[in-house]
Amino acid sequence: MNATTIFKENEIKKTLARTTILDILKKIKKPIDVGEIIERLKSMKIKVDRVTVFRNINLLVKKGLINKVEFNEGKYRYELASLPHHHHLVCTKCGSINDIESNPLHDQIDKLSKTANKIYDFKIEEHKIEFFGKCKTCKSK
Amino acid sequence: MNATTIFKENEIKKTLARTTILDILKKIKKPIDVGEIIERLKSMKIKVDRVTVFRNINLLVKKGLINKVEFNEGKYRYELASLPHHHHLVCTKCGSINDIESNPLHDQIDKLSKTANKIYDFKIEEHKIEFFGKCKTCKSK
DNA sequence: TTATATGCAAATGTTTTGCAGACAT
DNA sequence: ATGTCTGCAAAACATTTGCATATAA
Repeated sequence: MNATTIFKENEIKKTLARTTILDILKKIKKPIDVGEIIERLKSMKIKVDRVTVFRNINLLVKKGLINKVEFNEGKYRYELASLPHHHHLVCTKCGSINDIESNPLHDQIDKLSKTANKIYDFKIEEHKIEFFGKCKTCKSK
Repeated sequence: MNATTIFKENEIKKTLARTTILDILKKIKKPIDVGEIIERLKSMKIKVDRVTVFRNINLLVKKGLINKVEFNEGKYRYELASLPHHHHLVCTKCGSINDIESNPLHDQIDKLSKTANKIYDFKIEEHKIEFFGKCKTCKSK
């Protein structure tokens, strides 16, 4: 789906900043922070204020187009919401992030959701699972 | 185990601030942020600077006595490390936090760790699992 | 006594807010 | 034309650092 349609459907105006930010997230396919979004805008020679980036990502999160994630860094990262459901392998040494599917895990999570509902009377709507450890490169050092 | 022994074993000095912060976390048994720690110190008429609280929690984290957790709030929360292994049910409406055990989940996580190791050559050392949804009270509103 | 802990002030990093002017529709 | 978007300046938070003084062992 192209940007024009996406923005029209979500009733937000199409602007260069907005389109480019979404494009960057579409290309990178990994959770990146605002600093990295700005760097990429810069290298594309597109001048956008830091505040505008924040306002746009917040809007995109609200519209459900992107997701906000945290990896114990004291800041947020953002990634496209339309990516297939997955979790992350975060290297605690070099900071590299890899995606991992985990369908078997989700069968258990479904069961757990039912348990939570029964025992705690809590309705699970979302879950966040991140793994931390050492990536291929850092493991062998 | 009492504070004196804990601090001695970890080779850190026993101070009022340190002892009280650990006591607060022992009592509350839920992840709380630095703001709440300070409020509790205040209501106990114990005057401790915000910076001292940060320095102490960082030390306690480093010593493995407490754990740092995140719930998409843009800040950290801390809880006693000696609590039995568990995950959290975070209400996205009122912010209440409940613990949930999940032993069946961990069997799957063990399997997943092996898979990650094999396929991605990634060594999982830690994992973070949080559930978000609506608690009993908020569900019915 | 001596290394460590604390308080205060100041700095850093991330994210938000207010407001006037610019732009998309 | 009008409501929305943007840039700039300034503020709000969470967290950290430097340094002189105070305190635990």
